[in-house]
Formats: sequence, structure tokens, C-alpha cells
Amino acid sequence: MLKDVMRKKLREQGNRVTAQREAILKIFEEVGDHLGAEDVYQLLLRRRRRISKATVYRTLELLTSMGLLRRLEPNEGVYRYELAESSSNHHHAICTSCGTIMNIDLKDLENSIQQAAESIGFNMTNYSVVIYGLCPSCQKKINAETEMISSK
Amino acid sequence: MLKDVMRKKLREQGNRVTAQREAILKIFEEVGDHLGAEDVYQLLLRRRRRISKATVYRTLELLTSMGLLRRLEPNEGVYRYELAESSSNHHHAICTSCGTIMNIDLKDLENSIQQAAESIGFNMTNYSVVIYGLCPSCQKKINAETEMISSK
DNA sequence: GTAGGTGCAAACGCTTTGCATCTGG
DNA sequence: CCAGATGCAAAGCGTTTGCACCTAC
Repeated sequence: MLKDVMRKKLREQGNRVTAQREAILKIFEEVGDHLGAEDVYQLLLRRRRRISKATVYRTLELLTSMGLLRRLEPNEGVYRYELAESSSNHHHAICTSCGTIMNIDLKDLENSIQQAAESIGFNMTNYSVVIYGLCPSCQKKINAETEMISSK
Repeated sequence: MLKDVMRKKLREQGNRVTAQREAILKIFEEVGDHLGAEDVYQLLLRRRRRISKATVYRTLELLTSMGLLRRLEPNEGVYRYELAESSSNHHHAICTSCGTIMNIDLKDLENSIQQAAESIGFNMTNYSVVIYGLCPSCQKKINAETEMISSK
């Protein structure tokens, strides 16, 4: 269980196990991916857990440095986080219309990317692919609108 | 010439050609890639061109929306920009030690990425690959340090 | 008991905005 | 001449920090 992994890691590094840290990790287990600090804060409030934003920020950073969370590079605005275990082999497709983030598996590409990095003398530790475009539901919306117009 | 492209596009859209806009575009032609708003502002100052930061920000946004610049997704901190023409077929390798951004050509991957996007019903318009790791010069530094220690 | 964690509010840094003034077409 | 652009200063907004109080160990 992830909670136990966290407890173990915290203790190994001389950090403490606190209710706040467990609550924040639990949010990610329950709600899932791509949450920003504000999202986490609000989700905690909805669960009647009042944790200061400062603590949310500090905890997100701690969990990231411990390797439990991964921080996504924002294309726009806010840092978002996801469970690191779930993110080891996927990348992101971001809808430019509604902002939805979808996961996408690209592990077949790993070798080609690795090679390209080597070709410029770069020692790659990891990589991230972000795809921009329209998610299925925005495509539908746009198609529907187009039909409306052409049928007028 | 790029300046003429800009003039043409500005007029087409009913925007004005101003000295500030030309000066900012020129910075990118002369200095090149991966500049943040503050960089552009400082480079202008060094060239004795006092342009307010507000204008720098507004112009970077305008040039981006016109397709002349591209805004890079920051992994950390600040938005950076580069000439869009130079960025059509390259991606970025970011050194996690010194922060240097290197360009890398990955156009062979385009088809595979396109296909992966389609497989989840996503209509891709473009994509971005960011590679993290150590640039050649930081690798050297680290090797040198390691030798120093082992030879003690 | 005490080092480390938390909450609060203030500070921060990048970016955006309101408004008076200026200027390209 | 006047819609659009600029400069300035102030506001915004997500994030970080200083400090007094609290709590896990």
C-alpha cells in the first residue's frame, strides 16, 4: 500500500509521519492525476480536512522529492502533480480547447529518444512528451457546431 | 526577411508596425533562442533601447499569437520564447544541473507520436518532447570531480 | 523534551491590467 | 484625427517564507 511506502520513506529520511501528509497522499490515491495545489487544497476542504495551503505546497514538494509524486511541466499556468508510479510509462495529451489532460503510452519511443539524446552528447535521465490537439469530446462538439452552421 | 513577414502580418490583422515590436523581433534574430521576458528586456537595455516590461510582455504574446514566436513550456519558473521558424522541427534537452537548453532534432518520431495520439482518439496538432539529463559540459565537470575524490 | 511540522500572514517574482499619454496610418 | 500602442504603477496570482505555536517520536 502506498501509505506504507510513504511512511517507510519518511522515516528513512528522518521526516515525520503526519496526518496532513497522509491526507494529501490519499487525495491522489482517490482522485488521481493531474492535480494542482489549489485542487488538492479544495478537495481536502470538501473532505472536511482543513490544511493550510503552505502545508499543501510543502507536502507536494516533499512527496515529489521522495519520488512518490511527479510534477508535470505546465504548458500554461499551474504546476500539476500525479502519482509517480502511475506515470512511469505514460505521457500527456493536452486538449487545446478544454484543457483536459489524457494519458498516453509511448514507451516504444524510449530507445529512439535515448539515441537522439546521445547524438548530441546529452546524458538523458528521463523525458517527457506532450501532445497538443483536440480531445475526442471537443472534436465532437466542433463537428456538431459545423453541421449546425452548414445546415442553416 | 523576418521583419517584413512581421510587418505584413501586423497590417493584415489591423495591428500597427511600431519601433518597439521591430526591436523585440530583432533581439530574437540576433540573440536567438530560449529567451524569457526579462532576458529580452535586459538585452534591449544593453542596446540602449528602453522599452517597458509591459510592452515586452504584450509584444511576446502578440508575436506568439501571430505565429512568429513559439512559447516553450517551462519545466521550472519562467516562460521562454524562440523564433517559430527555427523551432518547427526541433525539441529540447534541458540540463538538470546547469539549466542549459539544447536543441534536438526528432522529426523521425513524428509519425509514431501521431499514431499514438490517434490510438486514443486524440486529434494532434503539434507536440513537444523535452529530455532531461546532463549536458556534455556538466558531465565533464562531474567526471572531473569524481576523479579528484577517488585520487585523494 | 526537542527537532521537525504546521498555520497564518506577509513577502515574492513573474505576469497582467487600468489609465493617461503618445503615435502610426 | 483617433484607434491602437506604450509606459508607468498598481494589482493579480500562484508560490514561498518567517515566525510562533504545535506534535511526532
